[in-house]
Amino acid sequence: MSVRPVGSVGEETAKSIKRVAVELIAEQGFEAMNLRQLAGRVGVKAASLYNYFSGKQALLQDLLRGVMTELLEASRAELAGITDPVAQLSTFVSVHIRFHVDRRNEVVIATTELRSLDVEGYREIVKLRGAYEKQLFDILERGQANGMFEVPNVKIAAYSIIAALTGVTLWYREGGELERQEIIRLYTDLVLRMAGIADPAHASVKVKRGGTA
Amino acid sequence: MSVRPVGSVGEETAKSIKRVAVELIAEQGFEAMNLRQLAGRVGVKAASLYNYFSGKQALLQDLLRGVMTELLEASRAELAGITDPVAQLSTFVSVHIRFHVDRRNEVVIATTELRSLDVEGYREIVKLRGAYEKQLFDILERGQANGMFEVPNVKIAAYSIIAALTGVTLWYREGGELERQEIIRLYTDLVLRMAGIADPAHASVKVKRGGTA
Amino acid sequence: MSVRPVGSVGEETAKSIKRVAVELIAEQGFEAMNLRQLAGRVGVKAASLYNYFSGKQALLQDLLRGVMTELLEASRAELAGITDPVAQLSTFVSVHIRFHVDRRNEVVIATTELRSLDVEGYREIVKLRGAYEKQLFDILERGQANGMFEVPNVKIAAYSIIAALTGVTLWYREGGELERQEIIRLYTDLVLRMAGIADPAHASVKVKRGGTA
Amino acid sequence: MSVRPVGSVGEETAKSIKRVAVELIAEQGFEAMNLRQLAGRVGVKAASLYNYFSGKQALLQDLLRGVMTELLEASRAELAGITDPVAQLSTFVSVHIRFHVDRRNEVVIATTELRSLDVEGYREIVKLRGAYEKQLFDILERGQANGMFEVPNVKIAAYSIIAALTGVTLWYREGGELERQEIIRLYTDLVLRMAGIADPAHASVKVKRGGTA
DNA sequence: CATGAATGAGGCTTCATTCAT
DNA sequence: GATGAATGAAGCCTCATTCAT
Repeated sequence: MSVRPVGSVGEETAKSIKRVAVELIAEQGFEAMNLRQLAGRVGVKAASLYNYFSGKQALLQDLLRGVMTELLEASRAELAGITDPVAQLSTFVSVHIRFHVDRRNEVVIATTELRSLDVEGYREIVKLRGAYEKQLFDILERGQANGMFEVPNVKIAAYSIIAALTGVTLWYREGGELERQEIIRLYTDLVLRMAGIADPAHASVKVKRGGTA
Repeated sequence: MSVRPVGSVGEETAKSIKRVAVELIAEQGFEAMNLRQLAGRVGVKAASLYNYFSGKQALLQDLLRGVMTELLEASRAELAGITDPVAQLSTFVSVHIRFHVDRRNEVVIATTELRSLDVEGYREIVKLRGAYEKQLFDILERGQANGMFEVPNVKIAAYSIIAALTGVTLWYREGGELERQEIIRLYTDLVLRMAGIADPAHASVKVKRGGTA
Repeated sequence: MSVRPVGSVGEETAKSIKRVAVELIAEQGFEAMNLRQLAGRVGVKAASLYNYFSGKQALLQDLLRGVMTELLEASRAELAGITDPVAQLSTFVSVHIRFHVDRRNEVVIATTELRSLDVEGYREIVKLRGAYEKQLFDILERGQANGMFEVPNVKIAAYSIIAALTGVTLWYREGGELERQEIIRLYTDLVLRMAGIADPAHASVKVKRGGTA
Repeated sequence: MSVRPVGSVGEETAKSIKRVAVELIAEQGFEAMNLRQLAGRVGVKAASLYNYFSGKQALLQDLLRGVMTELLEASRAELAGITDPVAQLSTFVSVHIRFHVDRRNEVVIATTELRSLDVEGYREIVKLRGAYEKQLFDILERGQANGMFEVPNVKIAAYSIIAALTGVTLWYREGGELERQEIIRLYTDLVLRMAGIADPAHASVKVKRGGTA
């Protein structure tokens, strides 16, 4: 009966809080961010924040759960149905880079601020991250098993690949020299080398190496 | 061994403070560490810390300057006199891994806690880091220039290599399965691939690529 | 019983609020009770409470005025027409115990939470309490004057009697070993002793002093 | 070596804090008291309080533990060696009144503010109170057993006696009409009646029952 | 050198209350 | 009548830092 506007004020404020919080945490770190600041940038007083979360800790956990869940889902969605390890690996690179470029801040705090979570929260997020990373482990293992990759040590390779890819957050700035497609191509190239593609020619068939990803 | 009475007590305490501070910062982050805790673990009261540093900020800056300076010097010392790009790259990997394994905590806080420095301190440490990283840039560029490497984008390659190598801090624990030498070999293998060694045979001389994991 | 549609919803809510408020205040104290909690147990949102009272303070004052007024009226009603001091005292005991057993929570907060009232409210409630207590003072004085009681110090006796009787709230729980009638009998016995009934035989007619516990 | 004054500043402050806290809590209640106020009256800033207790809760618990322990010890000390139930009861009254007159505020908050303790603290204090009260229970039971008292229901009698005696805190003010000795005499008289002394003559030896008020 | 004591600054959080819908 | 949203006021507590001893 009441004529509350669709996407009511609360919704807007809630989104605004999350957006601003991510910015601030990425800039200064979770501990250094304070709620007055957050409230100020949202255009609200600090007390009002508590209409949207139950505490500073909970806010962080909400944010991290959000990003990690979406990252996990995005990667699963894109990998679904692909069977060729090389194609899988390329796809993984593509998703990872796109996500880390598009949502840099969120993804950065998801690794940087893990330590600010309480034990319970930590476990939850690490579990999600583990599930995400496991996909790469599995890809590498399968590729290694059927001889398409040459990966002396899967663990090291997987960690290194993820670290290398995530490194994109360190230098990428919107409107920089390289376009996203080009960036993906370059990282894919790098990662395929790391996987030790036995027959580069073979890989190029699948990923049109050097072409569009 | 020797019985140096002069200044020894203070010296011990000073070292102890640095050591414990590194531990605590690595565990909890700089902002989360508090001086009472630090003092407590050192076996001293908080007020006494000020006999050893001028403030929390200064302590952090001292620590970071220390690590970064030593890292830079160690790498310069080892690279001195080497001219072959492949050998240089291998050496870089070797130094980097050794340093990051031996002094994990220090090196971790040097990247994690940069944001807690004041502007001046930030500039100083970033400059040192820049000098360290430039060595890798130069190696890659030289190798690319004389055709020994194939690196489509030096910046991306350099960042990726450093990120991949630094990843060792994420999983390495003393007494783990792999010995340091083996770890270095695996990472070297990975990095040479990333550099797109044109002639694997050449590289294999150095790293026995593809050995058992 | 009857189906009164008019205003019934609001009436129900109003009563519910008072009932729940008494519970919560008795459990935790007035300062510790908060309106969200109260609203929650009533099944309403905090803002809605203000349709039923003008503020937290006013609620407390309403509650206390209510109990004290009823206690005063109940005692006056029962004492009306009785002239014998011993009978008056027995009646006072009986009313006091019944009221304190039946409405324990209300009566408890009426003494505990006096200090949370503002000056004006405090005066009002203390005045009611004074009127209630004066009845006992008068009974004791009259009994002492005509030689039926032996009360060296009326003030002390009165305070002690009220304190002793009110103590029933400390241990009485519905469904305990003792029935209400038995409890009243025991307390009456005690109080008559405190009043130093000169002729126990007289009293024993009324209260069967010394019966089995 | 250091020449810190005996009964150093800290000692003074600590005592001052406890004294003032008891006053404030007695006046306004624990929840209503705030630490700024406390600090202000002590002549110190609020932050300094934390050099003396670990939190508001802990302060309360310290205070209550203090009073209850001392009350228990005082009563045990005075009762030690007395075997006659009448003498025991008189002694109990005497100790209780003296303690409740001399340390009114402390003893008042020990019953009023129990509810502000956390579960653990509550248990501790209630235990102490139980031990104190048990002494009276035992006295009454012994007196009843050997026929010196006539107490139909020990629990009710004990609760009533303690309530009546504690009532002294409601009206006693230093420098009032009655002297402490006289007050004790009156309350002793009252309590002996409550215990139904079978042989008043016996009791009168001790307390001159029925003397002038 | 060490430390007991104090403190200014500031952070998180709670809560009664208001008001437009 | 009910409630989502906001807020001013205030409370507890932490912490780096200072200083006299």
